[in-house]
Amino acid sequence: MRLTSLADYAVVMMAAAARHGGDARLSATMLAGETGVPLPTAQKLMGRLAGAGLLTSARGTGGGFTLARGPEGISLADIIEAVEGPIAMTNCIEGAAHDCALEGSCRVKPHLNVVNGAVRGALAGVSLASLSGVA
Amino acid sequence: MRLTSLADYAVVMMAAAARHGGDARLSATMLAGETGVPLPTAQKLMGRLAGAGLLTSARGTGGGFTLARGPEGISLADIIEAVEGPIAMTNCIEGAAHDCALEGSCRVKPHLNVVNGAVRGALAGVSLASLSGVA
DNA sequence: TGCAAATCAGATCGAAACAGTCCGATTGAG
DNA sequence: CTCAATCGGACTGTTTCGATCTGATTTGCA
Repeated sequence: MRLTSLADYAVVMMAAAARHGGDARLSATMLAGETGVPLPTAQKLMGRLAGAGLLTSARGTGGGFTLARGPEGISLADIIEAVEGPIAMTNCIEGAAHDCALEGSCRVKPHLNVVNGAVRGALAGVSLASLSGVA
Repeated sequence: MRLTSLADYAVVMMAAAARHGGDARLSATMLAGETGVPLPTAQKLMGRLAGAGLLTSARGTGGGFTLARGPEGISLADIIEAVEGPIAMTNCIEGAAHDCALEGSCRVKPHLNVVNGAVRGALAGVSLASLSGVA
């Protein structure tokens, strides 16, 4: 019931990126220096966020990253899912994986689906704009 | 953003225990057989739940476990905290641990406190009674 | 046109926590 | 008094996480 350090770092870095304005050039080196995240880890995170479609990447000397959408269109759930994978409290929720020993007589599962939706809603309701203080 | 298998098992076992009535004798062996959780793991879980005060334990031949409170007074948050430790999304929330590199200029932290409260509230609002179907 | 600096991207390695198992301590029954 | 049944804590293997290092790609400049 705790998000990993990687996801934590990602949230902080995305908030820092949002404070730089929507169309600024953002290198992993710069953001690492601002946030205190170790540079190699920051590189790995930026790459994963770009792969998830939250950032657009440009290679080369003048390259860097840019926010793919506006800060209002990126939620906490988006960032967490990009780094940690889909938000599912139990492994009997996310699609096909059904290795639970109960698997049908489980009377708890339907209730957990409701709880999972509530948690995910709480995370999806927080936008990057509100986190960074940028309108 | 996912609870561990141990916590998942604990929820299922507690729900099964609630269905047996509030004052029934519950051995780890019996609950393991009902829920499909491996017996040694079930023993470990029951011990941890008892240590957290959710169950009262009795040793010896006729011993076993009993729900410490009524099923209405036990929430999902209680069970998860008993197994996984305190519910805190980031390590900068739970009390004394302050090893974040930002530590003061972090503009994200206050917002995360709000989010953390929302998630915890969603979990604390679900009682064991509603999970097990027992009124 | 060729070189070089800067940047992203993938692969690799070590460490911590998790999940599971086993054995000892304690209690009640026969 | 002996034995069986149960809880309690300690141990080990495995998986995932976290961090680091090296290679591929692009632009700017001489």
